[in-house]
Amino acid sequence: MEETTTQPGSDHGQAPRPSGIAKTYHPQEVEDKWYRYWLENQFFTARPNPDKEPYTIVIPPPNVTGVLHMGHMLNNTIQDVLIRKARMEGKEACWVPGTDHASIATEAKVVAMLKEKGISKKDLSREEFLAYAWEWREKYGGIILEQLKKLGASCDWSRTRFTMEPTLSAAVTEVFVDLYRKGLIYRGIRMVNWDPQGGTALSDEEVIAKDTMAKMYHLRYEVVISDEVTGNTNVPSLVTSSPGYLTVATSRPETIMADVAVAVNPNDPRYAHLHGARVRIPLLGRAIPVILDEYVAIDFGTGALKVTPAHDLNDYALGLKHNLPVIDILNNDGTLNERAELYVGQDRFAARRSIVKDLEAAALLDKVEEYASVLQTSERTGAVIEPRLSLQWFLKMEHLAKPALAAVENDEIKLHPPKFKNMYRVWMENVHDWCISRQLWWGQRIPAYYLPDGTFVVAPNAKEALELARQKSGNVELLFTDLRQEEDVLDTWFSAWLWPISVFDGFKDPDNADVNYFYPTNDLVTAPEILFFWVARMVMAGLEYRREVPFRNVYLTGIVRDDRGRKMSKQLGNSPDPLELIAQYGADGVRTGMLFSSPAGNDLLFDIKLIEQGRNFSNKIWNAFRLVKGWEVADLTNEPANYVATEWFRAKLDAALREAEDHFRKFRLSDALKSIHALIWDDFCAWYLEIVKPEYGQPINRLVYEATIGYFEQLMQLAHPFVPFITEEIWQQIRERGARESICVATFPKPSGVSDGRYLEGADVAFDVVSQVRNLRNAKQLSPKVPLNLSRRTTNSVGEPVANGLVADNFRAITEKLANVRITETTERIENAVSFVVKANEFFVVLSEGIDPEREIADAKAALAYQIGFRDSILKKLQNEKFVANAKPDVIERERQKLADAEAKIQALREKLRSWGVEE
RNA sequence: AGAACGUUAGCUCAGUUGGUUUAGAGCGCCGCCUUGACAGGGCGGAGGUCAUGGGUUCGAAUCCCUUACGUUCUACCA
Repeated sequence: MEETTTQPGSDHGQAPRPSGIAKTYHPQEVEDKWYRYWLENQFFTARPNPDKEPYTIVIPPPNVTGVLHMGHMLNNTIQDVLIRKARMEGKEACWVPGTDHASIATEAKVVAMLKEKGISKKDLSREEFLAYAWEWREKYGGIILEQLKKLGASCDWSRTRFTMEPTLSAAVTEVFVDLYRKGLIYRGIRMVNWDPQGGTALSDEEVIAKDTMAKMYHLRYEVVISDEVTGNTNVPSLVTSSPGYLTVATSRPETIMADVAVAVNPNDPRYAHLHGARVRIPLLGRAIPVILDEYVAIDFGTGALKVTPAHDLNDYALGLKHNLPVIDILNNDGTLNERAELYVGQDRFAARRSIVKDLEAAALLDKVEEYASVLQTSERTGAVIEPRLSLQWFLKMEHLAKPALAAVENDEIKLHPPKFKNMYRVWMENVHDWCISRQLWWGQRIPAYYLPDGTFVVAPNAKEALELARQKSGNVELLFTDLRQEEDVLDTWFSAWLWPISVFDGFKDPDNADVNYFYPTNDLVTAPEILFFWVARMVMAGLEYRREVPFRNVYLTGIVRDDRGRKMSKQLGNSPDPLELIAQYGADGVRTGMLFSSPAGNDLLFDIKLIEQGRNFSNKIWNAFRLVKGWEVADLTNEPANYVATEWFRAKLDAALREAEDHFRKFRLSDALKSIHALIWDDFCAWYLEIVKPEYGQPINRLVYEATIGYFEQLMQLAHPFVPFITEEIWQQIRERGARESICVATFPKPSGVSDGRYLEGADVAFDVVSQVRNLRNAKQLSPKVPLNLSRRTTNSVGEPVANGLVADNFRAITEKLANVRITETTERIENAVSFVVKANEFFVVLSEGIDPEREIADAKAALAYQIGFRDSILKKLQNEKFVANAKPDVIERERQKLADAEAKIQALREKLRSWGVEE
């Protein structure tokens, strides 16, 4: 094996004989070698080049903590196909790799790592913690990029970026300051999504709603006679009478200590007597007012709603409206604080269990019922989100969203598949301000500096901040030490949204050659899940900072699921290890397998069978190569079969190239791959090579050999974006190559435009005849090695000549070779022979062992019935005046042709039956 | 709760402005074939009233409506 694969840049010398080439393809021995060769020769590096059209993709930066999963495999295979094709088309193809710093995930990993070492984050200073985090990142941060190389990703690695490296961080700071100065960033107390596990606020997009069965607890609030509490005597005396309790339904009994009112609908007759009354919080005993608000749904729960402004968004609004106080009973980590009075220090869920027990004991729990509810959880930590009032930084979205929506609406940016346009619009029209602050250390620290008086200034650095602070306070004596920088960092997406610009240093140096040349990028390939998180925001940033959209096309991939349709996840353990797959099936095999079943935007049901098919494709190519390389070449006179075969394949290749190009243009990569796969496997290997293949031990005509090598080469170039490794291996062996040549930078094939389409029709007929003969052999148990005589009848029953189905004998020799028959002509039917009909031609094979008349008759009858049904359906159309009047001329012409074919076939079949003595 | 998308062979999917056959592919299944490129292969075959009911049209898998089921997204009913 070793000696039969090439060494990059080496002299390959004589073509090896097939006996010297392994029977099966071993990708492991080939892939690393070529990847190294590509890197050494810098085929993937891109530099601004005024003579070339740029083609740019920025990678969706994988999480720096991540390892490669099947989603990455799909996503990056698609990107690599696009970028390799563009490179071969002579564009300056630039694929920028990198990672993002993933604040929450990374910080969590570092905290966990420290915990194992017995170190608590609380005991570390910010600087100390960050030192550990960087150390961690140095160690593990590059793993995923190394894994991408195994997949064959042709990124320009010299451009690898990281969202937290100095230049990109500076861009984040610069943008923050700019947006602040434009009045688009503000700080305020809002109800935010709080992740108690991560200890930070999240944006709306980082919250995942999960359907769950929850419990609804019906609690008894003791009704208090109003005048007892307030001296108000206007309350109807009714209230003083029993039942004495107001039942309130809640899913969160542990928050009753934060209750400030109970609300009922003023139109609810059940509670008319409670207007103006007060109730006591169970267990706690504190009296709170009953308020009236039409917001309360009469038919939900008990129609009485406890109001807890600190822990529920709606309650907060209700509280504002009714001027109610806010009692926050929770700590950052989700435990209860002193204001709760009860269960202090317990976690919210533990407190829930405790209070339910106590309520039950006090007979204040009416009942518990199950109901379907929605749980808000953290995208990163999975913790149940706590709506929480807190002081955060926000980015106003309205100004940014408007042009970003327009860009997609007017197709300046196209989403593939286009169904995502709707989704995009709905989100953009309903977008809320973006909470951009995170209570973490790993990330870009917000460049706001607090003065001793609590006010703040925003500036790109401490020096400017000090100047501003001095101006603002009028105190020129202020020192650096008087300023305190904001502790919070920015959302990771606040750096990721700048990615297409920042990777080209477009903020540091807005007029640099790279950004001017490579921006806007061309295509973005990513998952629909981050359409809003990331894609929409990149569009905003692009328009705001470059006045140009960041990309033209967004290809949304599907989700990789297992064969049962479940999302792949670590918990389920249903995800194969991508590197293991590559080791087993080769990167080419895995790439092909992934793309076989992945139309844009549709989920991919992963099946190892697909990967096997991918591997088999490589093996097929490999063996076709073994065959061709094993031929001995000689100067022979041309044979008609081979001449026609080469002309036919030229036409076939042209047609396939046009088809593939159409698929590529529409981002139907799976379809493009399938048509290339069929071209290579069926048309090239199964038909073409079988035609031109010389008899065992015989040499091949030099002209045919050259044509075949030429086709092989073109096929490799065509397939290269999908299967880069094996195509390089073969491309290098198929001809002598120079030291720095590579298929990576060879030409992507284009239709020649000089092929003759009539060869395609001829092949259809000839291959049909071949199939019929094979079928016949199969039915009669005749070996393919036994030559047969095949007679073609040239006239019909009245002696008229019929059109030659083999297209003026162009394909006669081919048919003879493939079917192992000798074709003769006859004007008469041949008795006692099996026969079949192709187009208007009846073919006969005389068999020594005789034939089965019943079988012959049955087959002919079935064929006749089909043809008559078919003919009648066409006749119906053609006899319909409205069809003839309304249909396009070419449609009618096609129908006429179909009719003529069917009529001829019917006639031939009828004659066949008649000869067997069967009249219909 | 609303919306979007989907429902075609046992499975996964094509079917691209309605007319390219009475609907295709791959996998799976069945039969036959092993020295000669490849069993990770070759040849052949079976298998579908295009979810449902209606409508538009000369003509519908394709356009419109209904129902059912599924997936996803959005949504503050405790």
